[in-house]
Amino acid sequence: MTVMQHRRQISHARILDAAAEALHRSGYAGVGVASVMKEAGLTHGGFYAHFASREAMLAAAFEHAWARSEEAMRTKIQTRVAQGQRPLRALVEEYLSSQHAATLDGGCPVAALAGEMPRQDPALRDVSAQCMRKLVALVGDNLPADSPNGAAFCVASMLIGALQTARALDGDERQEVLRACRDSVLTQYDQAGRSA
Amino acid sequence: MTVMQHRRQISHARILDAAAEALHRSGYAGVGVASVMKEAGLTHGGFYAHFASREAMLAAAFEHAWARSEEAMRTKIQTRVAQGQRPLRALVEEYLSSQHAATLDGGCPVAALAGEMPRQDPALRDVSAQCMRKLVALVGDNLPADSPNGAAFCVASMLIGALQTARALDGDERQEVLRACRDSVLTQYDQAGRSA
DNA sequence: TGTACATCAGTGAACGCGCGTTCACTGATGTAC
DNA sequence: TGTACATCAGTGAACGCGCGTTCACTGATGTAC
Repeated sequence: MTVMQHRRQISHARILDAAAEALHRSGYAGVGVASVMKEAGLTHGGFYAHFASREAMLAAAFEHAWARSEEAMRTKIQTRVAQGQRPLRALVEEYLSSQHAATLDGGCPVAALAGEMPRQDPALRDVSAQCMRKLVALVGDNLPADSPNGAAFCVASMLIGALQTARALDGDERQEVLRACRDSVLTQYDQAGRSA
Repeated sequence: MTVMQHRRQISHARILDAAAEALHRSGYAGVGVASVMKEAGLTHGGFYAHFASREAMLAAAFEHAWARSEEAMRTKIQTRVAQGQRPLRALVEEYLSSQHAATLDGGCPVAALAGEMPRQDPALRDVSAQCMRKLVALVGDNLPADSPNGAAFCVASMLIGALQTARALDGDERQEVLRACRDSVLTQYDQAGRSA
């Protein structure tokens, strides 16, 4: 690879990182071409050498954000499982941790953006929906094998709703939401098949 | 009341209605002063005779949207209860109905905007959080009397998450999310105290 | 009751600003001979 | 190896546009006498 191609790749990655962070922090509407380029250490004029449009960047940034989030999540789950936790408990305690709720410019992009997905243009909505399905699949991978049909949808919905509800509130209320929702999911689904 | 005062009230109500609808359809960021005034049949210049700022309108519009939504929800629940349904089932079947999921410019504003609440300015965030608490209270009012602590938080989170997840998906997937989440909530909470 | 003035809801032009996008240009890197 | 030209990532000014907000004005309504 030539030096120029290498530099291009670095710039592209920086733009994607900046866009993914802005997406978390400000939502779809809050991601501006100029601010992303500035955050990436470039001037805004060069943007269209990297993406066809702002919307194309948003789609790529969402997938990038999801990929980073999923990798981090799976690693944390593996660590907990290696320590003897069951997979669903590991997922739920990570996803509904105080730390995840307190992080506004990082964490799961699906939870941060789910409510805005239906309002996006078709291409961006499709990418978003695909990431939503990937979150459901991640949940499914960590459910007990004999969970009922639709359990992954339920648990994913609960995780998204609980994180948003917690983030909309403060202090004790926030902690109470997280605790109650963790308990609720684990009570209902971590014991699946126990009595079977 | 004079004719002028009456006309002013009508205009004010029209602006609030238009803003509430725009809030649902486009999120906080998508509500513009000009478009709201046009929707209300007025010119944008007169806006500041009704609200101190765009943000003040958003706060008032959120409360207005919630009040309308809550009233509609309580009425529908009452109808179902009068027909013999238990309150929680009535709430869940209304909230997680296909119709509620299909309506983008109406329905519960808390579910539509929960994910964006943490990003708003303090005053608007406070109003939003207050409406979030009112949704939790509405859920609490329809839970069995001996539900565990935090049950209202859990069910409210589930309703919000399920509606958003359903709306982010289409067709069969959407219906499956709604069905699975309705069943999940009712299995866990509608039978509370049954074995006690 | 009639007239003259005050009030006030709403109008429409204007403001400064930041947006997404375009484009002529720069200067470093790559390539052909 | 050295030179001349081509390529290309990035720069920075400019565009048309819509935003939130301001303000002088209009014309209907209200009030004082």
